[in-house]
Amino acid sequence: MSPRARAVGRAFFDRPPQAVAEDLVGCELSFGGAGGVIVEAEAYGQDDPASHSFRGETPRCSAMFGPPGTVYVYLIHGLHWCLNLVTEERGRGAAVLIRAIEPTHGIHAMRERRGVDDDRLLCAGPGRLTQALGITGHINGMARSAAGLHVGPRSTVPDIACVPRIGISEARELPWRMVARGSRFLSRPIPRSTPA
DNA sequence: CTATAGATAATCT
DNA sequence: GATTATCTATAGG
Repeated sequence: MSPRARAVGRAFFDRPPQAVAEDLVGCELSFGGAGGVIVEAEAYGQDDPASHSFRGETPRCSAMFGPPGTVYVYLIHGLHWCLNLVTEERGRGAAVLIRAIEPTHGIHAMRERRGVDDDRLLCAGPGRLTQALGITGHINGMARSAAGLHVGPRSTVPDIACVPRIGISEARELPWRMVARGSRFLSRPIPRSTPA
């Protein structure tokens, strides 16, 4: 089996979301023949006021309570889909939000779906990423394999920074946004107050 | 470069 | 009825 065909398995996801988010940076993500390298991911925990699972299981976030590796996709602000991967079985309700990837293949299809030419804006943000890959709520609650979502291992270990999360109003101070330092494909730059 | 407003609809209280 | 894990365009430094 070639390294490229290998997939990140269930044990990888059966860990706390912070560890999974950090280790996902640098991994390959693909769906429907398009994809790239994850450069930005955020952790959402069980006892985390910013997490959809914080107030328990509801119809929307029920996928967060599935087994590690389950796909959780939800609609935000009525128009953007956000892609998450469930982690830590014992945590029940923990997940990682995929916020940005560096496009590497299927770029033409992604440009068409996004209606944008600039590769830097193709997948730089959770809503942009799902639009580029053609991901919607139709894969919510599915296992990765059933969803056709492939997560592959790193080829190199990136330099990672842990900084505060984006777009939330609770628990802003927690540094659970993991980004590849120096990447030009982030949804937003690394705050300058972050030490090397 | 940063900051802000408006769009837009499901979800939860 | 309030809130929201966003995006785009636009205005200003």
